[in-house]
Amino acid sequence: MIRFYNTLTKRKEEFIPIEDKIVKLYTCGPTVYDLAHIGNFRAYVFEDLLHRYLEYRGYKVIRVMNITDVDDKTINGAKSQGISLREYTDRYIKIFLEDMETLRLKKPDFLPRATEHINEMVELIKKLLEKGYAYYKDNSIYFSISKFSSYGKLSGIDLSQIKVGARVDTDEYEKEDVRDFVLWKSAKEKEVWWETEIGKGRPGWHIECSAMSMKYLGETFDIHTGGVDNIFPHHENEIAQSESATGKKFVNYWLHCAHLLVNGEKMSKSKGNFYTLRDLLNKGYNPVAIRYLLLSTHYRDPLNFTEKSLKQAENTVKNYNEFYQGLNICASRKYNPEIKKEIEKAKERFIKGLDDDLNISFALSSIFNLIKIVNIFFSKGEFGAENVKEVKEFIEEIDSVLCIIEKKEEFLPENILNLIKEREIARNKKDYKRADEIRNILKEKGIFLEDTPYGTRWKKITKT
RNA sequence: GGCCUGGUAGCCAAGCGGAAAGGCAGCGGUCUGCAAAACCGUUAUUCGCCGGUUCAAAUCCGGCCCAGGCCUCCA
Repeated sequence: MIRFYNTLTKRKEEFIPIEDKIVKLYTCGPTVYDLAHIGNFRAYVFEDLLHRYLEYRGYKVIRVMNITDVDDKTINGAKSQGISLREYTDRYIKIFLEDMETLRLKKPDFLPRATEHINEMVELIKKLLEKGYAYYKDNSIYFSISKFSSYGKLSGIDLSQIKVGARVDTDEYEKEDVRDFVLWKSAKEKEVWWETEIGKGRPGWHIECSAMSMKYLGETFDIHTGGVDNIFPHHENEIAQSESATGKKFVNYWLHCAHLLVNGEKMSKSKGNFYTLRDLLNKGYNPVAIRYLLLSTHYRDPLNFTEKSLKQAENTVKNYNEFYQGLNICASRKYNPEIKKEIEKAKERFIKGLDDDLNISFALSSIFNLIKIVNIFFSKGEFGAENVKEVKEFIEEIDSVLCIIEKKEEFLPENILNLIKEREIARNKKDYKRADEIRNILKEKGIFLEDTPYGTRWKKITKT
């Protein structure tokens, strides 16, 4: 039984999808005005874990990730560079997709761009106007939150507590109630706008997610995710406009991931303490270690990112891969049935952990325990050829979720194998000079040899 | 000011009422031609602080301190 902490109900709940074995998942994506930083990627890695784990548990996942390609930041960015909005956002979308691949993030089934769904948004706004939830003011259209009685149910915000006027209202548009939010912004000079049935203008921020999620997933769907900072106002507003338009519940489970801190502080440009993925790659860090680091802390806990912890993650990933790469030697002719039992136990705990609101730490500990047990059996000479295979298969199976192993060619070419044999003979003759020579030759080729009491084991290592 | 998280070894991090998981790093040892790996032992008598409830609390309750988030840009 999978359980998730649902922001809507503020407790862990059993996950039951609307349709058996199918999960409709909407994950808030990037605003493509700049490079995403690792704080953003923390959210995307969390969403990737969710996506992959649901598939591992046998669900067919239909996932949407929106791309916000029209808002103040993208418009200003394009303007300042003197290029079209499309040209500007295309560039950052391309980079984003490359970064996703670098972090081994599974591609969502749909990556809809806001600018390609203006019609859907217009239809939705029309419906809100017809039903009286929205109103015009100076050619812009606003959502009237006083018409939606359960406004605040997601964030738990108490509207009477909002300090009206405490902040400088930077919105240049007039609205009836300062707490209302804009659905459609009237066209301004030198800005992008669309000629539509509801007027000349461009969409507000929240409407795209409602329009696109409902287009691809239906009026009610299973899971919606994002960072905690999206709870209010973004997701609160999505609920208000979607449920007002359809009269149906919008989303069953809301999952939000906590923020990433850098050296214990919030990331900010003024402090200069934020990293993009590319910053870290340029410093020589292994992208898989970045993935592992972002993955290995529970998504609802704040994650304090430091280069020290990234180095630790690199070591963990390296050790883990060396264990996996070394699975090519057996210590016994006999099959050891205990290993199969240990694998089953590890698998059970892996699932138990992740079923419980994606408790990754618990799940990972089961894997590391298994590794230790396998090593013990190996050193006791109780690890047969079939055992090698079953351990390897298990590590590969769970890697559909974790994605941290380096899959390399399983076999070595004939000439390499012959060299290893030659070295064995040399060692038996105590010709250590030749033996070390061969080990060095192979090391140059990225093949690392380890002598064990049961023969020589090889590992394909990534040169650093 | 209101609301919400988190504070567990050198670092990261589970556990959330009944003998302190796991990872990284360090130290000592075993094995080894040398490497490397692995294994064993060791590193928190104690879980931010102070009270309370209980036979029993890191876990529940109250107060306090610290860090972070949200309160219409934000993953």
